[in-house]
Amino acid sequence: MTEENMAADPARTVELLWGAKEGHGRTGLNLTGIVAMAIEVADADGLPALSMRRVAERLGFTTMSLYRHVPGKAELMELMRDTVVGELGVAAPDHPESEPEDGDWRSGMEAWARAHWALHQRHPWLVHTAGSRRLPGPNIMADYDRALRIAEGTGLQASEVVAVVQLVGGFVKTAALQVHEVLREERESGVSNSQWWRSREELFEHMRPYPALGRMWQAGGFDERENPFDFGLARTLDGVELLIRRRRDEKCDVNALHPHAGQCLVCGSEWDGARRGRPRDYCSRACRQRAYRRRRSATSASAGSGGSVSSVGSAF
Amino acid sequence: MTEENMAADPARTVELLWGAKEGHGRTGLNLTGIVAMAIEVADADGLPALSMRRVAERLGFTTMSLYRHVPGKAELMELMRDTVVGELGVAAPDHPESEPEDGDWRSGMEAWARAHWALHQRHPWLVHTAGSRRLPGPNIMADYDRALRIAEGTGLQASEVVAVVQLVGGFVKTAALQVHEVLREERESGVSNSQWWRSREELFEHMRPYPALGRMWQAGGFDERENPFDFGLARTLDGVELLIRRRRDEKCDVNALHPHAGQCLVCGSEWDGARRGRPRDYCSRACRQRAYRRRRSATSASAGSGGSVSSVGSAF
DNA sequence: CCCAGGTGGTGTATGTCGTACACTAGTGCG
DNA sequence: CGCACTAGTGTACGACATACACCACCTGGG
Repeated sequence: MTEENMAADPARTVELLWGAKEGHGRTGLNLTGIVAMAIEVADADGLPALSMRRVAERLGFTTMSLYRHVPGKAELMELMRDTVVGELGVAAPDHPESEPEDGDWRSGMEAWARAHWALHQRHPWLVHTAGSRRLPGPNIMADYDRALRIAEGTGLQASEVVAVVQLVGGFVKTAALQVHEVLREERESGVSNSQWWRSREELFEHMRPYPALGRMWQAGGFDERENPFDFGLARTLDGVELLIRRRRDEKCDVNALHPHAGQCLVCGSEWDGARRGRPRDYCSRACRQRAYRRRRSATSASAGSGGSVSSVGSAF
Repeated sequence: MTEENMAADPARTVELLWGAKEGHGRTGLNLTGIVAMAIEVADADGLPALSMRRVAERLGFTTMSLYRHVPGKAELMELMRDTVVGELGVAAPDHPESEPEDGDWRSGMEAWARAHWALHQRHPWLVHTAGSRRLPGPNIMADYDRALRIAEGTGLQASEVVAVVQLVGGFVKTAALQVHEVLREERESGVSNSQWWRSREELFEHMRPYPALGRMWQAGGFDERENPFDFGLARTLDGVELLIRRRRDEKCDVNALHPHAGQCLVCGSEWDGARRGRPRDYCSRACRQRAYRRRRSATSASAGSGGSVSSVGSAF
């Protein structure tokens, strides 16, 4: 009840994730074999069907034998995560000084998102392994670093780079979730999704008084859908692009467009020029808005502002 | 194994959701009381702690007594979903002819997203009730219809309106998921998140060879984070706005800005004007880009296009 | 040779869970 | 009175993770 899916001993988990994968050729059980079989089971029958019993049976051992090699199910799943992310083939960078990605950030980010999308196709259970304290293994770390390197190309601030990666990673996860719920239920019930919804006449009885729903229905909005992944990814990246452009305009504001002398109360940058009109406190409209938000969140320090979180490597 | 969390009898579920909530004043058990207590338990102790046993105990009845009123746990959770969405207070529209939302779509969409965000704060378990075949009850239906009415204000095509609602709803869900994982683990372990990560020195040993990670770390990208919800919502809505603008420019392009005579290979629209420069195949830059994407995706027709889904009312 | 100690696999037991099934007590109606 | 129906109960089953005691084997040291 207290530590639902949490690994009890993080140090041990780190050791398992980063330790030398001892493939010492024995015939009996070993860690990599257990992880591989667990992935196989989860791929085939879904995460809820993944149990220590099943994995052990498939391997021809008893349930408890697994516990000689892995401390528990939580740790096993961490290992599964890191292993499949390894399929992306992102090796650790050669040396710590390697430069940010070349090429434009957008195509890089799109490629990163699509690679993860494909990974989620192969391993649908990935979407159900969320958690802020998932310990990143070497593969997850390398992949996350790659994402950061790509996002650095936007030229945004560090906190924004992190937020961009989190946003895009989160989007991929959501899209995968939505698609896989459909596929899972089709597989489990044996009935196609459209078929299932068509036979819900008793529901459509109640749908009369909803105007927009009816309009969308008649206009075919539910028949020929946008591909939710392509559509959402395009919008998300567009949103990031707009932020970048706006930042450029902002600097432009400071230097040329709003030439009042002074110092911005938010970002501290200075500017000068002809003094006309009312003296201003902020270098740009964006900074004024930022100050407003800051004031606002300071007074109503509401629940779930999500501040002071410092997890690393959990973009997805 | 076959029907993990699926209601066995959809018709019965619809009846429960849409049926007259008989509050006939009896002293014993009734549906609304069970649902209310289940919500209370889930709010307090999380979804994994929600069991038929616990709900029954809290109500002072035996486990099996619940099954006289609700067919099973899956149906109970559908009822919980619809009940809490009812807190948003979106009544069913008065008559089927009611107009699309007035006001601009953006502030409406933002308000809708923030209302759902607040709802997810109150009921964190909502994020774990996904599924393409969740049967919408009256409250969910009313709320979804409202979202569609707002999104109609964008002037986009019907399929795009649906996709926008799905995108924004999915974003809220992801953001809530990310935040609540942090809060849950803090609550369960009694250790704050930043504290927990700080004591993972054995992990930071391995973090040396990742360049971008180090740069972000030094630049403070992990210390003072963007608020992931505000940041993501702004980017997502920006992305939608850009789509709208692009649609406008498209029409504009055809009629005035690019007056070369010809017919667009993508949208088929015609234009004419002074013939100067190289003859062009597309009416606008947007259409040229669209053609490029189409060519690109046609060659690498990857798995999981996710088409032909026709679920209704599952924006989140 | 014996024997201590480590390693790897096993068997049993505990406490969860959802829910099938058979049961009882109360109620209304002919 | 008998009958059917309803609401609540109790027991039981098979799933689950895993704690704990146990045993078979190997290795090295005396």
